[in-house]
Amino acid sequence: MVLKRPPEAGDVLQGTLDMLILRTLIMGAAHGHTIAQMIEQTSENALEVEQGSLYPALHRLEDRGWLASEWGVSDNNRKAKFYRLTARGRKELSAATGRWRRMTRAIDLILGQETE
Amino acid sequence: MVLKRPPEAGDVLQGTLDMLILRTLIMGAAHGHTIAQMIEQTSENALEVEQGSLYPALHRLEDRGWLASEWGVSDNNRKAKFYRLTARGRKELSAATGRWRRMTRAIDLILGQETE
DNA sequence: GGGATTCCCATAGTCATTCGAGGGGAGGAC
DNA sequence: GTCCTCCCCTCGAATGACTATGGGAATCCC
Repeated sequence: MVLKRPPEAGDVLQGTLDMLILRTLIMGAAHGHTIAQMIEQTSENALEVEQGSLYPALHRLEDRGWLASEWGVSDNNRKAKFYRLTARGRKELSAATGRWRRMTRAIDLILGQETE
Repeated sequence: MVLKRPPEAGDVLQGTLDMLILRTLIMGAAHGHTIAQMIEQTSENALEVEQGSLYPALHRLEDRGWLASEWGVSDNNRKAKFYRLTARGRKELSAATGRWRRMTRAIDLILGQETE
C-alpha cells in the first residue's frame, strides 16, 4: 500500500492492509478488484492498493480463517472470486482495530508534544 | 516496536520507529538507551522499544544523514553514543510526520464508516 | 575482593509484509 | 480479429521488525 500524492512518498504502515480488507468486507461480500477500488475510494484516493499486495493478503486472510471465498460472476460478467468475512474474521477485525487505535494514540502522544 | 498490554499483540506499523526516534531527538541529543526510555514514557508505556530494533534504526538513520553521533559519557558514568538531529533529519521528520498524518487520516476514513 | 546487577552498544538470523514486474484468460466494442 | 478492460495470480527483492546472543564497563552489596 502506498501513499499517493506525492507519489514519491514511499510505503508505510505494514500490517494495516489486512485490517482495511476486513473492514471493507463488513459491507458484504466482494471480489478482489472491487475491494481495492472501495479502499481507494473510501480513503478519498489517498491510498492505492497494489495487486501484488492485495492477492497475497486475501490468500493469507483466507488461510487464517478470517475470510471465506467462492467463485462467482462479477457485475461486468467476469469470473471473480468473492470473499466474505467469517465469524472469526469479524473478531479479528475488532481486535485489529483496537490495536490500531492504541498504537496511533501512543504515537500521537509522542508526536504531539510541544517543542517547548 | 511492539504493543504492550496485551503482550501477544504482535508487531505493528513497520516504519514508524524512525519517525519516533527523530521526534524524540528534537528535545536535544541523547543516547540509545535514553531514547528508548523516552519513547516508552512519553507513550505512557504503551510502546516498548526493543534493542534489536533500536540500534539498527539508529545506524540506519545515521547512514542516511538524518542523525549525527558522538561518543560521550552518560549520566550514569557509562560510555554512550550520543545522537543529535541534523538539518536533513529535521526535514525528514517533518516529511515523515506529514506522511503519517495523511496515512492515518486515510485509514480512519475507512475504519470510521458506519455499518449502516 | 568478588559476584550480581545495571547500563550501554552491537550483530546475526529469521520472519512477515509489501512492492514491482511479470503472466494469463475471458468478455465486449468496433 | 484486435484491442481494451476486467479479474486472477505468482515470483523475487527489499525493508524493517523481532528474538537471541554477545560483550564491556561501572556500581552495589556482602
